[in-house]
Amino acid sequence: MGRRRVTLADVAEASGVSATTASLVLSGRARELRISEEAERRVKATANELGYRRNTLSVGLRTGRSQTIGFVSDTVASSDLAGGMIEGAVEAAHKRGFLVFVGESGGDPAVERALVETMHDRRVDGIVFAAMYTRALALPDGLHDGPAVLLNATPASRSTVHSVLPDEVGAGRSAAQVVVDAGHRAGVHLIGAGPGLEDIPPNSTAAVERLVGMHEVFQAAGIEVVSAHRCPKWMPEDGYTATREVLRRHRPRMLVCFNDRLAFGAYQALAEAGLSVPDDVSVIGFDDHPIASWLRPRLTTVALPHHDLGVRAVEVLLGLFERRRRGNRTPVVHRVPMPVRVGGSVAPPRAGNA
Amino acid sequence: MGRRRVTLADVAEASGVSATTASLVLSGRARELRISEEAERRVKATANELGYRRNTLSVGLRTGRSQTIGFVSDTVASSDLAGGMIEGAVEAAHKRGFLVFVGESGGDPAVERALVETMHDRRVDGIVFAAMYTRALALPDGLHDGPAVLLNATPASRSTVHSVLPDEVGAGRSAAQVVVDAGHRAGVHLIGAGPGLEDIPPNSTAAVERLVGMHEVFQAAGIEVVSAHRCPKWMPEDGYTATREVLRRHRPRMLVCFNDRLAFGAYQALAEAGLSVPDDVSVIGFDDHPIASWLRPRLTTVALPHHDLGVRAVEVLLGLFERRRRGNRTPVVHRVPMPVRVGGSVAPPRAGNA
DNA sequence: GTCGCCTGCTAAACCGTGTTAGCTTGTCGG
DNA sequence: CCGACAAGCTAACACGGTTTAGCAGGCGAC
Repeated sequence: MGRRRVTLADVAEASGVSATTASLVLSGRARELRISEEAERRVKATANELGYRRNTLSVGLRTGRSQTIGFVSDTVASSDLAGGMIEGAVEAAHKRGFLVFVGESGGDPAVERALVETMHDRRVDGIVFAAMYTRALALPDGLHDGPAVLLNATPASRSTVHSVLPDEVGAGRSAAQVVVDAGHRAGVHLIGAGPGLEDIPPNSTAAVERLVGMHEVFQAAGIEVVSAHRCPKWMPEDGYTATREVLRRHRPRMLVCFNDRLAFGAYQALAEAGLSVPDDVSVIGFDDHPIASWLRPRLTTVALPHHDLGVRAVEVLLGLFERRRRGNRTPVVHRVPMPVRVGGSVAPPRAGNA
Repeated sequence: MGRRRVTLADVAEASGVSATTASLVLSGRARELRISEEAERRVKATANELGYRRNTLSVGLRTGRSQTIGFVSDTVASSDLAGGMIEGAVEAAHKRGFLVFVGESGGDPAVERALVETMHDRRVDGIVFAAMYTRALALPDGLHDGPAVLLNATPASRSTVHSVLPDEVGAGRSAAQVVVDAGHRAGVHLIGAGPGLEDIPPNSTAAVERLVGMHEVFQAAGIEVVSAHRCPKWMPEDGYTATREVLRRHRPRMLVCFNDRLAFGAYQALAEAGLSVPDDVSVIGFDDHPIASWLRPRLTTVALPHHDLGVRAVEVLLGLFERRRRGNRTPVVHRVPMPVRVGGSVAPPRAGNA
């Protein structure tokens, strides 16, 4: 502890060459700039021996590239499900030799701006700007000072920033297809949103898109949704209440819940009513929240691929570094597929009492 | 976009002073080094006007301090509950002008070492080394090259590193006290660990310490635990199985579950058996996992203060920077209290059938 | 008058690397 | 014998700040 770190000059001196030569060798440009194999070998050996490590700060100062990216979110880290996005981003970055600054704004625009600025002060090569749940975001000034990618969000106003989003329409289709494939044609109810595209929680693009996908498939199969319940929040409590509401008036066969927490609430209401999943009522959810695998029976759900989203965002961002200058001015929306996780909560309707 | 950033030299020139003077003013050392108020005012004004921002890289290169800390964990970000630690750390750091590098090792020692090294390459001022669940960790070489704090972990071998841990013994006491205060004296069962201090999942210091605290209070109150079930993993499935086991042989009044997921499993088993919480059986858990507030009735639990743990770790680390040199060689263990979150799952035992 | 001290400021070195321009030496053609 | 050229290397500067040493001028004391 405390001993001065080995510097490039130390390596150069110890191997009897100039700092220039050592630099060229250690940044892999020896061949290209005609350094003898003998010298190259010697430099590498001493560097290794002395335990030399490049000072990334000084490299960054000189080259303008810091091998660092920023990850700014409203409240991803704390959320119980979206942490996977950070993990994916950090992992993908590390794989390419990048380190990630993580910042949380709590949704405060002033903090957002401060984070973006202080990251640029540290010369991050780019920034991933993420939202906990999919929605339209106002982009802070300063985000455009460097490469940036939106994760789980779209720009509120016109912008040239690329974005990475879950394929919610496809998810809606997938969920509906599970319902159709199980043979359900009647007794289908929606918990969380619908029936119209405007009956959604505020700003929830996910709700709209899932509805669009579902309608598409239901219509093709000739299925008419019996009832739909918009819930202002998508928590277990809301799913519980909405399901009780359904049970008061109907005899449902299939509940499509707009997320797994709603489905959890539905399970509770169904259990209270003495109904069995999936024998009496089938249930499907969205997100693949941890809770889905803890329910009995395991909930069938369409997964939000948080890890993949994080990975993808970083890959798009790193791709931007290389494609820079080639005036790529049109914003691209990258959709990450949402896979179905099959549990035991969906069964064919019981014969005779549909 | 694309315009060169404003540099210190620009500010100096525009305000008609030397770079030295500008530097002194902008780093707040003007008074101490006798710069006239007039000059100070002028420099500050032009800096503001030009939108000057310090290049943190170059400051770091010169001073050796980067206003940056590293957060290395096995798998905190992805875990569904411990993300709060990152959030707390990031927040506390930001409040003091620090940014946080987040790295995840997945438990791989090689990755751990690589992360610590690459963070030191970027001249982090210190590192928080965190574990998802409390346990003894082997510290990677290189961690001692700078200030470091262990979070949610203790060093496996002798070390001078400070650590920040939840007060698990106190949590055990608190849980037991809730039981005692509710009036329970009989029919108490443990789900997850015990009865002996060796009947625990591998490496789970949390289990041991919670047991110690509980025993202490139970003994003082003259309570004897009827049965205890060690579960290798603490997942809902395990809680479900263990509770069914209990119900086969006993008529429990109070289930103390070693975490909330076990308690969730217990709820499922109790519901299946037609028993009501808390009228027939009281339940208490640990962690304050999101699931606790979704259960019906809400689970009473002793919270793992993830956010506070993250905050505390960073505060201890930052404190180290100042206390440096004053040979503080003895490792300190900081305990963060675990508060009780009262739900509706604990009630006095029903008269007559104890 | 001169010595020392204080005020207000600056020139220059420095942090550790990347990069440009150019130097030496040897070979070869004419 | 001279010039052109290639191979192999290096001196010096740049990046954007901080820090050390010291300078010019005014002022009071002796």
